[in-house]
Formats: sequence, structure tokens, C-alpha cells
Amino acid sequence: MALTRPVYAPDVPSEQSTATAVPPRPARRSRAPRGSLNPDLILDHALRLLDEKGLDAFSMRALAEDLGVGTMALYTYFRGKDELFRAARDRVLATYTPPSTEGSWDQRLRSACIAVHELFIGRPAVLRLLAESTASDDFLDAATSAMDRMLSLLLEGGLGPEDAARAYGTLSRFTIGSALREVRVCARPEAVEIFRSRIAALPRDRFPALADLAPELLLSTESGREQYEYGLDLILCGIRHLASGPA
Amino acid sequence: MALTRPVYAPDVPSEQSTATAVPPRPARRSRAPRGSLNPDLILDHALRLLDEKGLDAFSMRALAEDLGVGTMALYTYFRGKDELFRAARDRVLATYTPPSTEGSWDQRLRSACIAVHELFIGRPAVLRLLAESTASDDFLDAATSAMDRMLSLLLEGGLGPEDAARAYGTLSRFTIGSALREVRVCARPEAVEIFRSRIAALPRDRFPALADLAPELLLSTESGREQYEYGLDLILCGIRHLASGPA
DNA sequence: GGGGACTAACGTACAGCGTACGGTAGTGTG
DNA sequence: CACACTACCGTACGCTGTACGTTAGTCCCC
Repeated sequence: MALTRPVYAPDVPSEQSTATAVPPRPARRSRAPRGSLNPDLILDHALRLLDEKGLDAFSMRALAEDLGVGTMALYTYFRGKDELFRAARDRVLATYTPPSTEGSWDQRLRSACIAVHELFIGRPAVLRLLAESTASDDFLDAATSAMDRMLSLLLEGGLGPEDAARAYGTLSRFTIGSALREVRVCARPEAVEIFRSRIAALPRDRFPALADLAPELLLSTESGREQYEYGLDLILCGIRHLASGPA
Repeated sequence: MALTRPVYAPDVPSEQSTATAVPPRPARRSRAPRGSLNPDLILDHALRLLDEKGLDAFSMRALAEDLGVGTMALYTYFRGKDELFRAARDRVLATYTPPSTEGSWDQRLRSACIAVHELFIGRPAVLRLLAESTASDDFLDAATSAMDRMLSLLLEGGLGPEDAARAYGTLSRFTIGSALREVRVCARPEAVEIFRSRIAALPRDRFPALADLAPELLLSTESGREQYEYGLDLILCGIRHLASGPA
């Protein structure tokens, strides 16, 4: 039984087995010093892990190891994984800075939306957090800045309060939907390839429009940003109509 | 030690402890008969579980128990959880039947979109499957019917092939984004309540538009279908512009 | 200085997950 | 009647999140 113990003994190995200055426990550290952890540091590493390895590869154990710390140390600062995720999400959202473009209200609205979209697709894992959101509140906490900006631009454009609120909702839903699609499909060459082969295999008689538009559909799959701006302009066109026509 | 064993012994309990016709193992069945499983039956139960308990509560073990079957029996018909999820997703998407509305091309397009949206919000768990989609292909497999219908309506409206493809992309992204929001927020009273309190707590000086529009924002949170149709009409307005103006 | 309180960091353990692997039993065919 | 086949299943492995209790570094007060 005892010989099932691995070579690297976990506790108090033979002291000074060699005279070299090699630290005695190369793979197993004993205990992290007292001040070695704080919420910001944890979030830094968590976001790095999320960005590099993706949401699926993330785990509390992996994060702790990345920090050089025992797993349960994390629970001193966050009640659990959900709370940590919410904090990470909010921190990313808080990095939004509205682009200070000049121009008409609708041009500035356009820029603001694109900035949000860019923020999302730059952080695929965080976007997924946002979309799944087991914690069910809106992501209002830190997105207030973007939200307020877009709303005030809509008011500036002359929309009534109700229209402004609804138009904001439309923009926000489209932006999230777009970013999700971008992350799931456009950014993955393999997915585009699968799409291509599926579309080529469709029976032309049952799906004539699909078959006819195959090349255009593939094109539109290939650049998410362009697709987003196209749809954004469609929506903005509708919004301008609201603004020009009286209530 | 032995007395930690629960009362209901797991294996071959004393035969005929009572003379009643009660089957000898009420909780543990021995083995399901040969023909008791097939892909359709599995998917039926899986979808019922997903609809009733939600995606988070779903597990292969729970599904097997629901079927009265050993867990590993499922792996005879599906390579794993992912494959099962894809099949469930595709089956739900295949239930889409375009509403045979009369009217102009844009009215019919509107109805077709709304039907997709309704399909999604009727199946929240499946919608989440669709949005997360670890398996990274597009959900083209079974959504072809809706896709072809929408594309042909766009062509009928006079859009060029490229515009039709892009407009379809816009509608599809907005529809998914809307349904996701609906499922995450609108359909949950608690989420709306949290939203309400957050918005009330905002500093009016930093977020004036948000504070002013609080009532309208809350209103627009409360009916997802209405919000969806509002945004849909904005997009359709833009699409009609494309259709009327020449390329 | 010394002892006690506080708490950051941690080790262990548990329930539950997906599923690889091998076993078993019921069926169809020679 | 025997054999091959395979639908169903039991066990086990490695993984997850985290409840609970322990340890050890720090600070304060006597």
C-alpha cells in the first residue's frame, strides 16, 4: 500500500538532500504567503485564463493553480464560481469607453454600438458568460455607461421616451445576437467550412432560394463585423424614420 | 459499519417477505427488456426533461433514470451528450412550420420571423443549446425550412442576392438575441425586479438618460414579444428601403 | 515579550458529472 | 442446439464545485 505513494512526497521531504541552492519543493509549494491574494489579482488571472483557454476549460482548480494557490483560497474572496464570473463580466463591461466621435446623433450612435460589438467579440468567453448568465439579473451593473450613452443619443435624435427605450432594446438584442453568432461561427474557419458543405448538399428543388443564394450566404458568413454594420444600418434606418416622423 | 446500510437493501432482498403481489424490487428494476429504447423515445424524454427542469438540471443519469434504464444504455444510440443535444435541437427546429399567411411579402416575412421567435421562447432550454452550441456548426441542418422561406420572401421583395443574404443574417441575429433576452430576463419576474431596483439606485447626475427613461425601460422589459415585434418592424423598415431604392 | 483572537490560505472529502471499458443476457441465425 | 451479435448495464476513472474543519501568519492588548 505505502509504495503507491508517488516519488515526490507531499510533506516535509528529506531536508537538504543535495547541497545545491535548489528550492526544496520544486513542484509542490507549501503555502502561499498571507497577502498573496486579492480580488483584483484573482480576476486578472481569471480573465486571462478565460481569454486564452476559453470558458469550457475554466475551472476553479485551474485558476487556483494558475495563481499558485490552493483551490479553496479563492473562496475567501468570492462566494463561488458564479459570483466570480459575475465580477469578471462586470469588470470587462466596465472597460467600455464610448468613442468620442464627432458627427450627427445617428453617426455617434452607430459608433457607440460598434464599440460595444467590438468589446464583445474581443472577449468570446465573457460574451458567453453574458449570454448564459445563470445569475439572472440583467448585465446592467457595469453596462450603464454604454446604455446611458445610447439612450441619450436616441433622445437627442428626437425620439420619445418610449421609442427610445424600445429602440435601445432592439439595438442591444441585435448586438448580442450578432456577437454570439460571430463567436460561434464567423470566427471559426471549420464552422464556415461545415456550413459550406451543408449548403452545397441541399436539394435544390426543396430549397431553391437557399441554393441560389449559396455564394452570398457564404460571403456574409465570412466577416462578422461587416455583417453587424449592415444590420445596424438597417435598424438605424428604421430609427431615423421614427425620429423624422412625428409621434 | 454494516448498519450504515440503508433499509432498502440494494441486491436481492429477502424473497417474498410478504405474500402480497408487490413486485419484489420497487425502486431498483433489474434490466430493461430488449426493445425498450430507441432514438426517438430517448429524444422525447430528453426534451421533456429539458422543458420541465431546464438545461442545468439535465444529465445523462437523470435522463436514463427518467427512461427507467441504465445510464450507459443511452450511449448505444448517441455517441455522447453533445450528439444527443444536437439531435434534440434539430428535432425542435424541424417542428417549424411557416405560417401560411396571406399578404404582401413583407407581411409574410414578418409572420415567418415571429413564428421562429415564438418557437424559440417556447423552448428556453433548446434555445440555450442553440446559443451555446459547443458543436460549432451552424444550426442549418433543420432550420433550412425557415431559412429558405425567409430568403425567398426577401428575393420576392426585390432585394438583390447579396442584400437578401445579409438581411436574412440581420433578422436571424436579432431573433436569436431577442429570444435569449426574453428567456434570461423578461420571462423571470425576479430578474425584472432586480432590474427595477438597480435602475432606481442609479445616480441621476451620472446617468441622466437612464434615470429619465426608467419607467419606459421597465415597460419594455415586461413584454418580450412586443419588444421583438417593435425591433422587427424597425429592421423591416430598413429592408423595405433597400427594396424600394435601386442598388 | 507573550498569549490570545482573528482570519487568510489550505487539505480533505463528498456528491455529482460524462463516459471508457468490459460484462451479461436475450435474440436471431447457422 | 450452439454460436455470434448486440442492447443493456455495472463499475470505475478523472473531473467538477464547494462544505467543512484545520493550520499558520499577523496583530493587538496585557
